[in-house]
Amino acid sequence: MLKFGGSPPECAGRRASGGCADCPARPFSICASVSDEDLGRLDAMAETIALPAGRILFQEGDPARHVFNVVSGSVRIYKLLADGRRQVTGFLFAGDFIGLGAGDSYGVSAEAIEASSLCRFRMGDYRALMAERRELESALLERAGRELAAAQDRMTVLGRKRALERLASFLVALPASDPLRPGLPGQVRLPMNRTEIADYLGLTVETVSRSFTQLKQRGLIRLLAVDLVQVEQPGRLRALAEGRALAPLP
Amino acid sequence: MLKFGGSPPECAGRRASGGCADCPARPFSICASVSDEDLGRLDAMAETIALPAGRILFQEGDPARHVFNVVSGSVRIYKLLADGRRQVTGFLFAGDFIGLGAGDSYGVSAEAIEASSLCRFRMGDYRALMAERRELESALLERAGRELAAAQDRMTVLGRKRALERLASFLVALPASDPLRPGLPGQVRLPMNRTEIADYLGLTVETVSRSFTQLKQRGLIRLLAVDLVQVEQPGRLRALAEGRALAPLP
DNA sequence: CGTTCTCTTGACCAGCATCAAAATTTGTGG
DNA sequence: CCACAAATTTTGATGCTGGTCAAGAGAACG
Repeated sequence: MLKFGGSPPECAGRRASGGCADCPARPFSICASVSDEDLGRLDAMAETIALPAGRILFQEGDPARHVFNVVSGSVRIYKLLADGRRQVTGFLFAGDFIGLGAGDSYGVSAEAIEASSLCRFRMGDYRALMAERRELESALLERAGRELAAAQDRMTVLGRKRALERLASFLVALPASDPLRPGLPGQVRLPMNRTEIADYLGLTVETVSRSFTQLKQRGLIRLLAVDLVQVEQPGRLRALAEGRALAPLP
Repeated sequence: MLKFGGSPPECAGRRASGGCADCPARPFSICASVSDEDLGRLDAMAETIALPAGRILFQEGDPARHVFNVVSGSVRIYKLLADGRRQVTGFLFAGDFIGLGAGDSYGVSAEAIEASSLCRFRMGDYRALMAERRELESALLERAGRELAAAQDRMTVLGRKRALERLASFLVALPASDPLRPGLPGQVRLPMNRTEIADYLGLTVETVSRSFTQLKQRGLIRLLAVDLVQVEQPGRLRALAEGRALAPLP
């Protein structure tokens, strides 16, 4: 499952480049709320870390010592049951914040999907900064609100939609979450593999694969590569995602 | 489904009793963060409304003109698919805040389960108050974090647990969410009916009913009434909820 | 006390999981 | 660049969990 065990050393430290001022993810992150002149404050605390694909960032139950911002790449967060069943609760991309729900310990595990870089803050610094810069707290609250709304959509997908509708929902929603790499219009990049999609949608790999095949047969999508989808009929795909369609093949 | 259509007039207006100072839900709500001397500020904006069972508070897509605090009773929030499939995304009790994820319009519908009273703030007042009393914003952010963590648990329930485990999870988690009415230890009060539980757990009424029967047959619970559960074996119930058990009947 | 709603139980069925294997892609070393 | 090995994806056959349809048992209400 892990592409690279747990071995390669973590490449962490101060940024070589200009820091927060020219962070590509800033416009999409909570840091966008910090004015240019206050950016030094952030820079002083931020620490950039680079993760290879498959690297575990932290695990459910670990003491929550840091919060993170995704700068580039993609991260998945998930929960495990005792017997290994896994629920991926989110895919995170550039600009996303990690650590919102955490109290003393993390409530989920986090792992890099592909080579990624993140910005890390010590929990104490983070709290102090929040107490000082209230625009940050507002930005975080707004983000939390959006995530809560998204979580309710996810519950509806997991609780009430059929396999085909789940995959359609996923393909419709995914592009909006990866602001740095929108790709060509109508194309959806899939950095995660089928197993991860399955664990995100509450299905098995086989069912996800069969659902991809069905979407192709219905002419709604085309697979340009195993990790690149061309959406052929956005309207019909969206209808499927919203539960407004489910007729047999013509 | 609706116990009382939409007819009886909404009983809204200033509180007859003392206001925020002696609000029974305050210790459990974000208002707990407001100091006693600042309470007048809250009082000036708050409007108490009483809802009969089944009354719809707002519907998904309605312009978000208010936020609410539940004072007593219970409320469900839910989303509907085009063909009527319903996902109940939360049951709310005294102290719970409604309106966190809302932007311009509500992302879910909200409806009273039983006769309930709520505290209502105009969206503008709410924003103004938040800008002024930052401890409120912090309290809200903390609450949002807890809700986000709960949402991830819900996703795991909906995506990866079997019917019996879902019901066990529900019975284990429910008491903690209703602070004003903890009931006797080991007892769980169920203000909502089987259909609502089903729509909360992503199941059908029949499956929920069969799962109750199974929990009884296994000796994990006893039904004192249709809406009152006696937990007989908390440990085994919790094990089931966490996916650490699923053996056939002895 | 009958009417109506809710809950429970039973019989049957379908969607998705499971088990198994083939096809395709990715990675590695010559 | 090619050949081989390993991993991922797809496809197929079969079975089980939970959904659907139907009817009976309890509660709630007038």
